[in-house]
Amino acid sequence: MSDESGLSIDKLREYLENEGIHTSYHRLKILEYLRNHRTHPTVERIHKELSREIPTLSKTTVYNTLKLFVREGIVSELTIEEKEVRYDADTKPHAHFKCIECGGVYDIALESPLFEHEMIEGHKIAECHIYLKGVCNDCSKMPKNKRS
Amino acid sequence: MSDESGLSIDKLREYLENEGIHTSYHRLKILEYLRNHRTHPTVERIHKELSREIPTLSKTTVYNTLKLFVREGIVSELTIEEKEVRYDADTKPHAHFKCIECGGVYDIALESPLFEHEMIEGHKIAECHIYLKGVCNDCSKMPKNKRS
DNA sequence: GTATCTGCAAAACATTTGCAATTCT
DNA sequence: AGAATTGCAAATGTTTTGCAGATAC
Repeated sequence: MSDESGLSIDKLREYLENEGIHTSYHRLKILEYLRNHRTHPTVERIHKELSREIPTLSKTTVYNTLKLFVREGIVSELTIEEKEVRYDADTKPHAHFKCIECGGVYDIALESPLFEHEMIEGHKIAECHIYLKGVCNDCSKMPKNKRS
Repeated sequence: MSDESGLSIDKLREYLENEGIHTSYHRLKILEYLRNHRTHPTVERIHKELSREIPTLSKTTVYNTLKLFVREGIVSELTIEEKEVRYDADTKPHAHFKCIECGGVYDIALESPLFEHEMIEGHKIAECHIYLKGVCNDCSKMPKNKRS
């Protein structure tokens, strides 16, 4: 849940430029946030958190930037949620688990032949999303008081 | 894509009553539509199609009814789409494929150990959704003209 | 100085809610 | 009558869009 585990801003800038994406302070901070907070945050959360550091950041910019990142393939969208889209800076194939108690979304490391398939029943596969739902480890233990 | 392949209205009524769900003409028609059109329709589509036969049907009732069916476990929600929720009367485990050309959503019969798992990394699994995206058989063949 | 990036305000949708009217038994 | 169902209209919440102002190279 803490900070400072990802690449430096300079490394991120280099990375974006290699991907052919113009850099800007806002874009770098949004990418940095995604890299450092692997909780699959919503636009709302990203905006709220970054606003404390960048008070002028608008939600529109968060939307624009995430859309750009998705288009460029460096971020992926999760639709495990019915209402809001969540974002994930990890584009390597893995599954996601959503806890129906606390609402958290966790990565699940998973070796599945599904991720390898290129063709199923005559359809060309480009993406594979695996969404699991249930009660997470933490919520199973404590009788659903704390947390949220 | 055609009609008349499902159960009769009387069978559906019996089915709903067995599930402990009060029946009504609207509810029966909505369930019938879902059973006969396995295209994972949105609320919009269900409402539009049924309105031709039942001009007084309101979208609110479609929402209410689908929500009821989901709560009672006889219909499941697909969030493969970013924008709209889709509904599926088939609650047996299977995967879904969405064509990024024509937008159609197809069932994929799939034997996956994922559907059997009850526990992964300490989390209790209640539901498993597998969403694939790519270009469907039909769209691969014809150079993306017709269809929609 | 021209491209791009940003952000406000308004618009566009999907979905939910409150409540009154209707229907069913 | 009494309980459940229905549907309108308004509210909500997320995402998109148009456009003007700011910023960067």
